[in-house]
Amino acid sequence: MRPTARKIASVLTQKGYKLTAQRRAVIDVVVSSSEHLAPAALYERVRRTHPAIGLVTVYRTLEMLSELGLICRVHRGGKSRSYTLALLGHHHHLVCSRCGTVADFTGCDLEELQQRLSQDTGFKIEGHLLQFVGDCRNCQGVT
Amino acid sequence: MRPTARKIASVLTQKGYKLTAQRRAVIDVVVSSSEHLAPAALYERVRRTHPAIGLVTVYRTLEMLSELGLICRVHRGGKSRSYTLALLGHHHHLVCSRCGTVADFTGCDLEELQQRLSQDTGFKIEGHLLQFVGDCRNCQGVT
DNA sequence: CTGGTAAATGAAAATCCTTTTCAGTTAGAT
DNA sequence: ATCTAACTGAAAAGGATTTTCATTTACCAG
Ligand SMILES: [Zn+2]
Ligand SMILES: [Zn+2]
Ligand SMILES: [Zn+2]
Ligand SMILES: [Zn+2]
Repeated sequence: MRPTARKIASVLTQKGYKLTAQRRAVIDVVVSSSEHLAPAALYERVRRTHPAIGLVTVYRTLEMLSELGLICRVHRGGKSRSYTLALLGHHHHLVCSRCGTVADFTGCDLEELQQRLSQDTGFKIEGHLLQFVGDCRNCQGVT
Repeated sequence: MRPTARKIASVLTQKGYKLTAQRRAVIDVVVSSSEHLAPAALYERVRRTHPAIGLVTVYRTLEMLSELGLICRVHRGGKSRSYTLALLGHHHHLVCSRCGTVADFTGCDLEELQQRLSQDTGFKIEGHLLQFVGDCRNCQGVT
């Protein structure tokens, strides 16, 4: 089930972060939107209700939420990052290379491979990055 | 076995690319180094033997070699990209989050998952991005 | 309720990495 | 040797993110 803004706010205070109006505003937007949003896009939305907020603060808040595991990040090569609520627990993304639409999926099932690599290389593996790239239904057939 | 500079050069001419001194220089550096190099680092090395080369040309050459599948790219979050000789065919990377060391591995075995996702989402999947992140043997235990 | 204080903010500047532009150069075909 | 499209490099533009620093604010203690 979707975390509420309230729930997220309480995590912040528990961790010793201050609960500012700006952070609330960012959290509200994240919670109420289903898309993955780039910092700039999120900034635009937040400004509707909180016109004085700075883009820097949006960056900082996203960074913080991401470190707390409350939002997750989509990696897009050189292009800008984007974030969405981490509602699924551990999951990954399928990204449309044309329009940028993101679909989530769970069940990456990489533990076995991770084991093998750990043994073969001596790396202490801490995480993985998995993403599929392709054309979404809408973008197929479009030149 | 490692592709030679000569072999790579011949691929270029076969594909209709001109074989310039600059491209030769970039290829030589790529072939003779085992690390994954960022464009800027590669530029520095190339300059030792070819001081007049421009960073832009390094970027362009790397892009070209990458598209031909002759070198492969490591993805590093927001940070700069980096490349190394593509000796393994289809493979992925294990990246040390501290020093940046990269180990290659093959056998990602994602076809089944890819099938499933394709059916579930309607995406026409064209590729995947897989990378493990951790601490390499050397960096473990270092604060 | 007051402070007091460390944390947080925002504007601007600074960094970085990468791409674009464009005028001049050159590889390689004829 | 000539020709031309491909290639090059300097500089500028672009874009995203980070740093800096003076100002403001949340929240704990009193
Ligand atoms: Zn699409
Ligand atoms: Zn996973
Ligand atoms: Zn590789
Ligand atoms: Zn390391």
